[in-house]
Amino acid sequence: MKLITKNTDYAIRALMTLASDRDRFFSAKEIAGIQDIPYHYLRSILQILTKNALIKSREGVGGGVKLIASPSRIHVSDLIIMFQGDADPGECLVKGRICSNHQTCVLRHEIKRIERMIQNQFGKITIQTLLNKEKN
Amino acid sequence: MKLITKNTDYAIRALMTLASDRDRFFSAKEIAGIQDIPYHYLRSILQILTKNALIKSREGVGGGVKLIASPSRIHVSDLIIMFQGDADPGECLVKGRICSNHQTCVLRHEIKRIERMIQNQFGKITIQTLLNKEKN
DNA sequence: ATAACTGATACTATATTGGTATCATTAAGC
DNA sequence: GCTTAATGATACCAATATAGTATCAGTTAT
Ligand code: FES
Ligand code: FES
Repeated sequence: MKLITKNTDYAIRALMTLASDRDRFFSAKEIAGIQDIPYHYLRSILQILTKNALIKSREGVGGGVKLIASPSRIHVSDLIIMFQGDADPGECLVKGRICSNHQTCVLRHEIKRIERMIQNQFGKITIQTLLNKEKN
Repeated sequence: MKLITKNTDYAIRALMTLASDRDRFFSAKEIAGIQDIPYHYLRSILQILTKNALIKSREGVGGGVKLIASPSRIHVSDLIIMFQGDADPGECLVKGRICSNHQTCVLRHEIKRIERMIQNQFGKITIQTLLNKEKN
């Protein structure tokens, strides 16, 4: 049961690095080195974080990315949605098309309930709380 | 966030069909028809359920499979483990190998906690409870 | 001018999941 | 006994999702 994919994981770790010094720019190369993340892959992830305004970038020499959102306002649940998409829309299909009892299906109901519970749990975890726990 | 894969889903539904008449044998063909599951795929699923002693099979004309476990003792969590494997052992890797802070990693800790919570939730759902809810 | 960066985008590789096919074996019923 | 309807075992293929790579254009500090 893969709750978090690599890109989400990498995003979290990159953000934690950025949160360690909120005022300066880190280059993708630097973050990749610190966190041991494949450079090109990380770059694509940072671009998504930039588009979502969690970080801002500066091009050219001495450039890189810098945190702009508050670490306590970046919830892991947001990152999951950002990188893994909101809980699959179709879900519980029969041979590609939606099955007849789609609306009433009890199993589906239970799954949806548990999914909400999971999102709720991940919503309580922020970059800040992760950093706090790390220090102990 | 795919909590349940198709094979688990199909297994659940096949078991619900079998639970509707515990005394007789249903052929794979019959179940496939009722639940609209691809025949050959269902067959491979039924073989796994047989090996795990949730159902028993009879070969030859008039054969098929029949429920032997009690519907109230078949937990969805068991089926998830059976078809999707116990929560990935490696998890949270860095470039294939296990990262240095694997033991202490706080994110990993949180994920493990949530995974346990999910298994606990699915542990409360049985074939019987699904059947009960269906009747309402 | 050069070097160190990001933006945009396309591409490839790998893994997982979902599904198909085949042949051997078993058992019922005529 | 022969036929037919079933499962056992197993190998294979297809589709999808995830992970990772590569390239080139544009930007900026020195
Ligand atoms: S069987 Fe289709 S929604 Fe559950
Ligand atoms: S970063 Fe490797 S276990 Fe979390």
